[in-house]
Amino acid sequence: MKTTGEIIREKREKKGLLLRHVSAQLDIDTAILSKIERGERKATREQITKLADILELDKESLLIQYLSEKILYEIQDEDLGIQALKVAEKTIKYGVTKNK
Amino acid sequence: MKTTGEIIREKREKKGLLLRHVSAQLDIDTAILSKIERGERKATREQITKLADILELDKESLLIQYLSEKILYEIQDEDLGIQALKVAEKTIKYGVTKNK
DNA sequence: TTTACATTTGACAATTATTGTCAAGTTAAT
DNA sequence: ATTAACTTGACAATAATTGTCAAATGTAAA
Repeated sequence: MKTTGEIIREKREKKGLLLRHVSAQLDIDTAILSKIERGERKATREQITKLADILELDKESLLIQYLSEKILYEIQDEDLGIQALKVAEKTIKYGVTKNK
Repeated sequence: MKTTGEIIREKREKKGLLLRHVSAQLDIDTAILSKIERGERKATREQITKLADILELDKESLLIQYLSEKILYEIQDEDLGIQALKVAEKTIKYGVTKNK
């Protein structure tokens, strides 16, 4: 499966846009967008939705990919990561969030 | 399923330990431990393993619960959270982490 | 080949989030 | 009423994230 960065870079290039075009719209330096595309930095959630707009990418799929990477980042090099994921899934399916 | 905080509080009380006893061993103020137990603050990973030692709790289960709460925190009030979880799970099962 | 432009890199600054202290406020049992 | 345990909230310290900038590197056309 393609990473968020790969999805963004591929679509940007397909549209013939330069880093400076897109980063200007995001109001950040080209350096950051470069890093985001190469997976060296994470985007913010806001940047992801803006990118979906700018590049005409499906917002939901992009967000799902982005969020899944955030999750994986949390459990990187945790032996118990998979088990934690399963518990999280059960919890969310069961009763959503616990309210006082 | 019990939250990390509930597990900790219940076991601490079962052992007859006061907040100040345990928080001293963790080298933090009682206020923080109080908040951790009530779910108002997240513990650090290190605090979790220390708490497992101090309270003689199973380290793995406590960590799994703790990590799953961190994951759920990341996707709280995200409509696409469940889907992101599933993608994360597939990814982790597939090839672990991507190496250049 | 050098000029021109796009991208990358890395040091560092700004900003934001997390983790902590402290002191005053509750609660509950005498 | 006193005392001890716990809670609360304002704020300080620390750490992580997000950003800028300038120099370095790649790339291709003239």
